[in-house]
Amino acid sequence: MPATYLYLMNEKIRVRFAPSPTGGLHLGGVRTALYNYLFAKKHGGDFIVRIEDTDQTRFVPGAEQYLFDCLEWCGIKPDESPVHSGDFGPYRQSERKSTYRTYAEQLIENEFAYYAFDTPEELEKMRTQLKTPENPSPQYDRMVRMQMKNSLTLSPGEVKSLLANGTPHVTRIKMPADEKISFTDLIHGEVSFDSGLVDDKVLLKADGMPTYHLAVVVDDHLMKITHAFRGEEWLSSAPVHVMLWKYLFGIENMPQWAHLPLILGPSGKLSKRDGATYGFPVFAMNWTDPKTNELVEGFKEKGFLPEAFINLLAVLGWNDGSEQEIFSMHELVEKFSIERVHKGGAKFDFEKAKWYNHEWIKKMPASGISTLVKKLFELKGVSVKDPSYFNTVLELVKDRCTLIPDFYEQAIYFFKEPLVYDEVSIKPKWDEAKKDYFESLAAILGQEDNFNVENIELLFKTLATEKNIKPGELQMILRVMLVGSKIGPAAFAIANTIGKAETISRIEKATIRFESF
RNA sequence: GCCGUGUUGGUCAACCGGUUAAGACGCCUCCCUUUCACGGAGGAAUAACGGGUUCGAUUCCCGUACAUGGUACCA
Repeated sequence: MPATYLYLMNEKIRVRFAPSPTGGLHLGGVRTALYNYLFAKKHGGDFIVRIEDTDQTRFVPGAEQYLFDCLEWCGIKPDESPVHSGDFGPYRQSERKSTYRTYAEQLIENEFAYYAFDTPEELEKMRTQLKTPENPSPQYDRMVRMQMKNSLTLSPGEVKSLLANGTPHVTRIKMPADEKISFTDLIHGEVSFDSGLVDDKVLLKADGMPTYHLAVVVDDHLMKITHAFRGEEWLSSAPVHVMLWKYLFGIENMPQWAHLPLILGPSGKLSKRDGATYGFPVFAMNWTDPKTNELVEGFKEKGFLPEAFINLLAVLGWNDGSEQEIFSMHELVEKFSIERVHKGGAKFDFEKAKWYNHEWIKKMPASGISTLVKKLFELKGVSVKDPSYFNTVLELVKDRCTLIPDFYEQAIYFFKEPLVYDEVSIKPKWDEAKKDYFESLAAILGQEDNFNVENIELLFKTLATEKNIKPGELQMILRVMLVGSKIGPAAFAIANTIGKAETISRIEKATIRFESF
């Protein structure tokens, strides 16, 4: 595919992420934001967040703030937005209401649009009357517009008086009868439509607010957007936008479009509310619906690292052509290219998502995750006092944690002595000889002034040889004594980490307990 | 129904006319470890179907099927 955007390189790249604040931010939305951001940063351009809140009936309190929280967590920083000042504001469409009307009027003057006075009931009537098995959803298009109540069918005088009386009305685009509308999509290549098959979309609603169609075009123009990336669900309405550009600002000034493939769930499309049923999150962060109070879990709260989250999202539908899978945000900015984005939708695989998180946890230095894990521990009532001890522990158990909450099970024994022991593993191995061994071991360790991994191991094995017991059998028992179960890093490393006194105490307590098994 | 878009293993995917069709996740086997992991070595598993074009198609074109989006005064 031709790199058609290259000729625009002398102009500053400006992209926008234009969400509508109606609820949680799901995977696809974050990825759209991410691709916009990566593209902008790669080309030294600006990343703008514009709030598309033109539907007042769908206003959800808190949704906008939530959106910015998600972007921040992901490390996607807007250059301009309602909360990041810029020269092209306001960045909320509801606050730009008056500007859209001007353009709608201009379209009407040039006969590219018309007023329509049909009431919702009349529209409904038209749809039911024209509905047939072959045409289950009739459109308000060139075939029917001449039978409706609008400025095309009404006399100028009637229109004037309806308008003067304040009759509720909308403005509709007048799609041409027979025109091939095509454009080059950065991902799909040339895409074309027959104008006669596109309906007369509403541009300005009765409440004076623009619809998405008018608003994107006007705002993209006013905000000097050079590249417009959005989900593929918008592809079908692209011809409307193309026509609007042609009528209003000139087709040659239209941004380069890229329609991103959809992210699918296990059984088809990924819908917002199915988070619970899939068994994995669909939102970036926890979202509580203010009306129902229903909480939908997010990736953040599930225990994902933002680095992993954006990594896995970036490569869901894109790759750099190499075999690299782990990318930092910095690398993504460097390597991202919109042409390498897939055309086809991708099914989201939670197993693979977890793998990315696991990789990132392993890769991350303890200091990079300590804050998160500390929070987890404190939530569970375990206070973390010594940061350096904590980091040592994290380094020791990192490899076995896939999600942040895993750290609790994997590291709790470094902070609390075990309360329950793996009885099934101990019972068959425990006898008088072992009891004697561990009693001696506790005594010997108590006399060791140089308590370190090597010495513990040496004393442990020397004593085993003296007592003529295979060290292997003893190691498992020691582990259970220290941990409670058969998990964790090398037993000697655990002993060394928790320290001499604690190690001896745990051996002594366990010896007593094991006697009762 | 109509319109748009898409279709390489179970999933993510490389390839962009000539390959034994990479790699990753997951799964299985083995090694390491008398724990759980990490790690290492193997294995099973793929071009939706039918026509063209071509010396040669997974790659290009056309159908069909399937999937997905749209068909709102929602975005």
